[in-house]
Amino acid sequence: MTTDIADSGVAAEELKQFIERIERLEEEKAALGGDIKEVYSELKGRGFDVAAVRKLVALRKKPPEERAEADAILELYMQALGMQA
Amino acid sequence: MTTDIADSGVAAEELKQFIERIERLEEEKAALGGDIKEVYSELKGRGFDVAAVRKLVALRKKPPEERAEADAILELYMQALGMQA
Amino acid sequence: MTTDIADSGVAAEELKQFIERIERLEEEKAALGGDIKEVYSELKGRGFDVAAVRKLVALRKKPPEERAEADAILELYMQALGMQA
Amino acid sequence: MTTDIADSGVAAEELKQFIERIERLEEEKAALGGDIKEVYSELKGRGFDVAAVRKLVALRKKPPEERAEADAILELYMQALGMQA
DNA sequence: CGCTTAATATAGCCAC
DNA sequence: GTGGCTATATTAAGCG
Repeated sequence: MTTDIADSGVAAEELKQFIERIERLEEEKAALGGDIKEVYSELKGRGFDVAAVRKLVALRKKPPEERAEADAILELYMQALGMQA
Repeated sequence: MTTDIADSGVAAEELKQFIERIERLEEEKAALGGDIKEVYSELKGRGFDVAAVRKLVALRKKPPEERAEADAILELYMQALGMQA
Repeated sequence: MTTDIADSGVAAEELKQFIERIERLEEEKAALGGDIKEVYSELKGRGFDVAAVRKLVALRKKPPEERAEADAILELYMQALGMQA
Repeated sequence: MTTDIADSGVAAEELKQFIERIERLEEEKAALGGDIKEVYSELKGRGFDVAAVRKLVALRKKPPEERAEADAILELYMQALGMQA
């Protein structure tokens, strides 16, 4: 493979194609990241709490049962330590 | 704002809209992440070194001049420490 | 400064000192990271839920009032979206 | 285990011990992080390029042979793409 | 399948 | 005070 690169340039072309595909995809991905950031900025401007919304979005990614169970364990541990739940 | 949520549900609707926009954008972003991963998997199957390609892609993100300057300082320091450049 | 490195080696020695200080500190820091990992491993072996303990430790870093307020906002938002709190 | 917590408080005490160990270790770890930051601040004040020194420290973490090999592959790929090495 | 390592999300920090 | 950057913590993937 590596010798192909030095020899004929065939693999070099293949590598170039791969990299261009990656770069195009990453560009689109970064653009979406920018869009998301904009939405947060906008909702912040509308008076919402950004950190809370982030947490909310994260919570919604997990099935409710899992979340409930994790919460239950956490509260149990907090009680064991005498922290207010 | 927060009282609006409790009172009328108007802000609740607005919040819902924001969150749905975010979730849709994140979905698309995750899909692109998957596509990128596939490309790496494919080029790996073709015999390329994934770590090297990742580094290469990262390098290409920075303008060549910057990279050259940063490298120059780094090499200077490396020489000062007696490391092979 | 940079010319000093090339010229006299004085700054080179200074740079070397700085780097050695950093590396020594990072070594100690990494060792503590390993110790922490061991504790988690140990408590896992004793039947505790690692994720929950991590969350608990993180929670304890923040003052209780802050935590309560953040929770209040989050629950408010969840109610606005009709999610079970 | 979890029933022990509710029942007798024995596991609660054990959990408390674990958490205190973790918190003590994290405190020391954070202190070292602060020390490292100070060193960077100091070398910056002495005219060194912080980003370059960070990169240098990172480089030194990897064995020279590995670094050389990785560089070789990277340069091969860069040549294949017609980038200046 | 656990475990180590890399990718991502988050939070703190600094400079502007 | 805000936006970018660094560092950390969490999460997912790949590997043995």
